[in-house]
Amino acid sequence: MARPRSEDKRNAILAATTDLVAEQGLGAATAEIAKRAGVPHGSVFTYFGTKSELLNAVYLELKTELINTVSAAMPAGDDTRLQLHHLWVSWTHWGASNPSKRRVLAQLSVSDQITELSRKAAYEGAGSSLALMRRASANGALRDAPLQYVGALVETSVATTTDFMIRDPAQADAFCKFGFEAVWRALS
Amino acid sequence: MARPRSEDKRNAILAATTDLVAEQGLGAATAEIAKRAGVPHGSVFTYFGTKSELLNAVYLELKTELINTVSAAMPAGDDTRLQLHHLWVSWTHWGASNPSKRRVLAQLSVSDQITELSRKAAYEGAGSSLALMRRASANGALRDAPLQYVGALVETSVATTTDFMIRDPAQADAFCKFGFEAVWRALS
Amino acid sequence: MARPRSEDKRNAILAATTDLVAEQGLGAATAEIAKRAGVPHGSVFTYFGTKSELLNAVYLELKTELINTVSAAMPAGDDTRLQLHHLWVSWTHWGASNPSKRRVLAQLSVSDQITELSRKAAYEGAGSSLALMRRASANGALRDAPLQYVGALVETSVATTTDFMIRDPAQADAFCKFGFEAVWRALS
Amino acid sequence: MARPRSEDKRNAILAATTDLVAEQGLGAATAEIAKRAGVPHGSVFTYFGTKSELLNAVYLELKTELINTVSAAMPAGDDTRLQLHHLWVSWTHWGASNPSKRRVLAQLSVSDQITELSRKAAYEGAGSSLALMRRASANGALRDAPLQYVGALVETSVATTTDFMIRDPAQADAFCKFGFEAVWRALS
DNA sequence: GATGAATGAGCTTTCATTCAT
DNA sequence: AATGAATGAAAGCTCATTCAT
Repeated sequence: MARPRSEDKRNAILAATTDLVAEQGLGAATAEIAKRAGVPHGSVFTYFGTKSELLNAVYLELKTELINTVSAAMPAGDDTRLQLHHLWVSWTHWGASNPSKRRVLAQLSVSDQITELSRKAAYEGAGSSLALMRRASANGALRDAPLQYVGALVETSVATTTDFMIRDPAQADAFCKFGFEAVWRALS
Repeated sequence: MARPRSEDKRNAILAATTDLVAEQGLGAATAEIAKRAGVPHGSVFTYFGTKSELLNAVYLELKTELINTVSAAMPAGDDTRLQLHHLWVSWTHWGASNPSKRRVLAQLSVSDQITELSRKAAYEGAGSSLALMRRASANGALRDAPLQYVGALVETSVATTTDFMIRDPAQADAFCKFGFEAVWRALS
Repeated sequence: MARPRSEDKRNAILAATTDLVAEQGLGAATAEIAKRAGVPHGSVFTYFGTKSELLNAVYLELKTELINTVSAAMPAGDDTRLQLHHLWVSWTHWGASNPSKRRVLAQLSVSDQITELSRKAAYEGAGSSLALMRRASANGALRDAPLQYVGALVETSVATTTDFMIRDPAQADAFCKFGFEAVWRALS
Repeated sequence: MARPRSEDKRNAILAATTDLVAEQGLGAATAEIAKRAGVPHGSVFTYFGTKSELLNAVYLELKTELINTVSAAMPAGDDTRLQLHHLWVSWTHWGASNPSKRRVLAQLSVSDQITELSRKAAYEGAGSSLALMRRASANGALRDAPLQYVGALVETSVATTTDFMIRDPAQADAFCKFGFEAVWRALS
């Protein structure tokens, strides 16, 4: 019967956190986040309990958004190279067009704030992408390597490529192409 | 400012910083670092001026140590694959046997504490390694990609591989081998 | 304000408060109390208005329970020593078997949360016990001392004795006996 | 060689803490304490580490002052009653003339902030007073009771008596006399 | 140069109470 | 009446840097 929690407020806090962490790093103050989100400081803790939980929520949200983007418009059929190309292009372009989000995800990934639970949830969400990587690498040098390792290699390659795309937008497409060819050869 | 008195103190501070940053992240307090190094708190600032300069010094020291390790015992001659293999193995093994240093380097690399100057100095120190990568990729998919991009791709592949080697030491050699084959194919 | 609906809820809140204050002191959060009582946070204020009123209610409830316990089975007749002994034994044993309640009462008694009104009400409820103490001290060193002072001396002696009984249960009966003899001599 | 810690500052913080805790209870804010002491907030933690350590230091200081007061001018010889009387009078008068300190000591004693270590140190400092109580009770009802229990009974009797002396200063001497007679009878 | 006390802005989190639903 | 989200003023404590000794 009481006032329900506001999805808008929750989203405003998540967005403000992404913004501020991109600008100031993980040390961004919760008070500042609240101000940016237009909510009272206390509300951050009503919605997320601790700063750490807030950061985990941001991590999962960004991962989910990324996964959805990459999955969208995935070509059907069995052309593995085409599909991996789609994954590569959509992934790198998501990062290049969302540099804040990309930066925050990078910071969170190496931080010790993200719990094993969050990492596992993110990993599981990426199931279909991983299955694609497995198909792509089924006959290559990594055919016997753990899928998680293959996924990690592709992910860091995406990250590196995205960085260069952001840094030198005029060559963004070239980097994207170089990266895909390199990764395709590494896997196939 | 006159030349600091004791090289020992300087090194003790650098080592303590590496230790503590590995344990607690970049937020490690300078007072704590001083205590771990067995020097007075004030000396940290006598020797390094600011915490930021201290972190840059750690970054350069670790990069230098890594470069020296990788350069040592490099096979002479013109067998590029053999040389790249040497680079790969010594690099990943350095990380796997120095997890603290590897962890600190990873944290510093993504942080905004490291100045462009430090990054450039590290890049230049890696000249011969980069030359080797250029040779290895001279006829492959990345032949027209900027050398810096090639280097970054190899570096993140090393980092990822090292993480898996540390996490699952029983399979360390397998990961090292998988990684090398993948990178070799990506380049050549 | 209309009469609150549920006596059960009221009692649940009082019991939860006793529990939590025993565990965490007077700083126990009302939200925590509500959770422990299994009622919504708001109900605490519906039933008690403020935290301070809640604490006063707990104080009075415990005092009342204590007085009832001590009065129960009081030997009739005019054997003052026997009656004081009954008071002493039932009082100390109530404390020893209800350490949480005893602890909370002690904390509330020295706090500045309890109003003069509550203290007065408690004092008046203890009328028959005080009358007994007056009889016991009618011919002793405290014959001319204010009854309230005599009561306070006995009360703190009970508290001290109870503490020792709780701390060393194997000697509980011995402490109870020592204390009674000492108090009897002080009064008579 | 660095600046030595200032005994004055330390004492100012202790005194300010006593003042404020007497006024506001143990919840007195460290920032407020610092302001009252005329030192920056941070200095409270330079000198005492945590609020809890500060409170323990206050406890020990007050206990020590009390013990010194009670020991001073203690009549020599073997007149136990005279000596106990001296103890009683100086103890109650210290409390009556230092109501703030007495109040703080009472609050600290029942709080859970005081460590076992502090309690033990205070207990040991009271050795000669306890020896006197043992002598006074050597042939009485408490002859076989643990000395610690006897001491606790006397202490709470002092506290109670002091309270009445403070509340009704015109009768202070009367309360002091009543209390002594009662305690003497309880022990002897 | 060496030392560690001094500093105060800034941090995350808690909380009693109110009030929209 | 019932509910729990909303609120913002504290709270204790940390910290890089300075500077008296």
